Formats: sequence, C-alpha cells, structure tokens
Amino acid sequence: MTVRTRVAPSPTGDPHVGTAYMALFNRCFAHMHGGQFILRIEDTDQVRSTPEAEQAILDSLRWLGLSWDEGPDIGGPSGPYRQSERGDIYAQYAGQLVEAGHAFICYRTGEELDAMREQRRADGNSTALKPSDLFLPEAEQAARKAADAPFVIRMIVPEIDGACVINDLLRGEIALDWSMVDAQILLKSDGMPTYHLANVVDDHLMAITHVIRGEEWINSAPKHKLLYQYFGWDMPVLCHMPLLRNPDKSKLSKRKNPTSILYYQRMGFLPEALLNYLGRMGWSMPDESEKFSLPEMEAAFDIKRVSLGGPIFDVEKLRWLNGLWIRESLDLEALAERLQAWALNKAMLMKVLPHAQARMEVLSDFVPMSAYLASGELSLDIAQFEALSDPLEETLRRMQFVLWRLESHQDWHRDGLFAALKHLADQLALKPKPLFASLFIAIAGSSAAYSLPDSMAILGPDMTRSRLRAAIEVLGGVSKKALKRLEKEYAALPLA
RNA sequence: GUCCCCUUCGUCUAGCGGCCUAGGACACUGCCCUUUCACGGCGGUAACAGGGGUUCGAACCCCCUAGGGGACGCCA
Repeated sequence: MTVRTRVAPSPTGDPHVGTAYMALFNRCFAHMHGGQFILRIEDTDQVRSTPEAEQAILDSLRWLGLSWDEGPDIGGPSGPYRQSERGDIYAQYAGQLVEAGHAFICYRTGEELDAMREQRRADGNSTALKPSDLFLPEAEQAARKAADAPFVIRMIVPEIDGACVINDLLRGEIALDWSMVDAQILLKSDGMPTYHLANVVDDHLMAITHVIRGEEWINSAPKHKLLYQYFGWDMPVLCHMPLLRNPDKSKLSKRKNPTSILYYQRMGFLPEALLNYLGRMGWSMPDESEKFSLPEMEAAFDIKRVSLGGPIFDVEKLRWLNGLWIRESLDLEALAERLQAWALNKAMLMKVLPHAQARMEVLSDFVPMSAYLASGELSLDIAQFEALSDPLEETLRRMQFVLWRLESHQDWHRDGLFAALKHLADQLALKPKPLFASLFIAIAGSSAAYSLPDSMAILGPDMTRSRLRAAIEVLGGVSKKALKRLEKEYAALPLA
C-alpha cells in the first residue's frame, strides 16, 4: 500500500497548519497498514510556486517531526525537470485523451466563459460549463487555430441526468450529480497541467493506492474517477478529512487566524505539542488521552476514529497542551536547549543588534527595548491609543487598512514592507509619521521601538498580522456593518 | 442560486440500540495547597439542533425541517 498527501505552496509562501494536518493523518494511516507514505508537492501554478516556498513547507514538516518515504521520481512539475521540461509528461497524457476522444482543444476566451457562467447562474443553474457549451463552430475553431490563439485542453464529461457515485472510506457512497461536473481544464494554456490531471497521472505513476485529502475535494472526485476510467487505470481509495475551522466556523484562513506553522514556531510552541494538538482535531485516542507523541498516535491509529464534524482550531487549548509538554516532557536542560533554539541564540541577536546598538548605553538596556520582538501577544491598553492625536475611529480605520494591505503583501522584507506602508500612506494622503504612530503601539506596544518595517520583518507575517488584529480588538473591534463600509472605502482608495 | 458534506457542553471530543440520571479535556468558576503568581489536588456550571417514524427500548437506525460548512477558476 502507498498513501500520498499532496502539499501545495500557499500564495505567500507560508507553510499552512492544514498541510501538516493532512500529512499527519496520511502518515498515521500508512503506518496503520504498514505502507509507504509519500509526500508530493503540487506545484503547477507558475505564479505562486517558488522553490523557497516548497522548501519552507518541507522544512516545517520536518520541524514537526514528520517524515516521509521517497517515492519514485516521476519528473513532473515539482521534479528535477521542472525548469527544462515543465509539464511535458502531462501534455503527453492530455494529448492521449484528445486522440481517444475523451478531451478536446478549447479556444474559448476568458470573456466568453464569464458571459456563459453569468447566464447560467442567472437562469438558476449550476455554473458548470459542458463540452457542448464550449464547442465552437468548425470555421471559428479553424480561424482561432490559424491565428495562433491560446488554447487549453478540457475533458469531455457526461451531459446526462443522474449521478456519479464516489466511495469514501469514512462516508460510504456519495452521489454527485453529473450536472455539477464541468468540462474541466486539464492542460492550461501555459502548457502546465491543472491539479486534476497532475493528481491522477502522478498517483498512477507513483502507484498510489490510498488518498487522504481535505473535504473540499469531494466535489471534484467525479472528475478524477472519470479520468481514471478514460485512462483505464485503477482508482485509489479516497478518504476525505474534515476541514480545520476558524472560531467563526469558516475554513481555517490566515485572514482570521494565524495559520502558518512558522507563526507557531515563532510563538514558542513545541513541535511535539502542535503535532499532538493536530492529532486531537477530529480524532481521539481509544483511551481518550489528551497528550500523546507521534509514535503513540501511530501505534493506536485507526482511521475509523476520525469524526466528521469540522473542528475549530482552538489556540487556548493548544497553549494548555504545550504547557503540559513543557512541564512533563522536558527536563531543565532540555528546556534550556529549546529556548536557545527558539530565539535565545546568536542568529537572532545578529538580526536585532544592528538596531539596538545605537540606542544602548548599558547592556541591560537591550532586554526591555527588544522584548517585543521575542514576545508573543502584547498586552495593549486603549489608553495608549487615546494618547495619540487622532480619534480612535480614525486609528481603527487605518489599522484595518494596514491589515488588509499586509494580508496580501508578499515581499516580507524591510524595503518591501516600507514601500507597502508608504504607498498606503500616500493613498490616504498622509505622511508616514501619523500613520506609523498607532502602528508602533500595535506592533511594539510602545512608540519607542526599532523601525516599523524592520520590526515587522523580524516578527514575520503571521505575528505581525496577529498583533494588528489584537490592536483592532483593543480599539473596540470592527462590527460587520463597519467592516462592509470600510471594505468599500478601502476599495475606493486612489491609486496614488 | 445549484450540488455535496456535516450537526453531543462555548470549544475539542467519548458514545457505534439497553452499561447514559450522557463520560473526559480546554475555557469559566468554588475550595484546598501555597509568602505572591503559576503548577497540582478536589468540586461546580454547561450538550445529544427541532419534528416525525422504526423498536419492548434510541444520542446511536430511517425520513423531513433548520443551522453550519464546502464546492461551483487557465488555485490547489
């Protein structure tokens, strides 16, 4: 038996706890059956994927203590041939389907697709576009081909009433209407495969027998089943895990919660505890013990003990569990080592010292002036914001704008951060100084701190965002109504 | 809007037809321990979404309703 999990780099390059969650359960499942556990990086989007992002994922999974078996190298997009041959093996398979009449070449433009989807939605139908919707008259097809227009390869899907039955290891049979299944793009116009094609081809070539993935994939299972039929390959057993949730029950997202493994690392969670906590999400030990190690979990693992309700990621309980690990599983010596590895080390000092040196008179000055860089959450007081010259409402508004700006910000280095903040200040017709004043309090807990972009760069994206969110709460929070209004204002900001 | 999945304390969960007056853990809270704060110990508040069936018997099986979530991309 060979089990695989697929990990995808996030747009910002942060390794996501959801990835670790899936990897953990895949690993335990493989162990339960004495099989192999393969990790495959899904990396066919040339915009978001970078080698650094891939490396960050692998590093953080290793930090957690997860390991995996090396599967056969099939040279796909994330294999060593990535740069030179890119998606060539997938183009070959897609071409094979076209020849067999299971897929077709589609020259439809984005505008045409949008119009068709809009029409279908207006009619109260699903927005799934079928092959017959997409076919062009022969002359038009020939004309676009002659004009060298960009094209994609799409799969042929049934246009019948009735349902496709999928077997799920935990849920049993699931019937999904064919009407919801669209003529999925298999090969993009850049020649790279979509997830659906890559997924099926990879799993076949790597002899994968079981796939454990997130619930979000249930709806595309019919496409995958169809592809296996078209190719004449055996389909792996599917098992869909529940999705980790934010406290408001929506799918865990960085907009509402810190989701990066790096954040939890930086916050000072032990890898054992984080992994332990993930193991308690939707799963329990037969004896209901709360604290257990990876080997203990593997030894007791049974996929049938997965409960299907989407668990809310509760940082409070994670903290408690982490405390348990610190108290019960580390002696003083080990704890000292953990602290050094965490932040009390020379590398960290070298990052901070350039900013500290000019401000120090005695060595002991260093500790209070740098504490905010190592701290977790700061304890802020609304009085600190009241002392500023701006009204609280205005401070709150700016804080929210900054948070939104940084949520989509990718270049997490001092210059890029400064540029982003400066740009926002320009849009707001402000000098940087008044904008920065409240940010200093949010980020450093005081107006006396190292420079803002430097501080943010050292704190990292999730910690920075988390502190901004905390500041917004201290300022009274943003109601749903206010949020709508602010979103409008934010969208209407001049480009400056 | 269309389809799919899910539904036990605020949260994570145990439970897979009688052992349930529903158990454990976090959080909250009372007491004890303690020079403080934690830790630890002993208690407490708190849940089977609602309505119909099936059954001698239902948290557990079936149906309906409601609620939540997900999917509907040249993202994965």
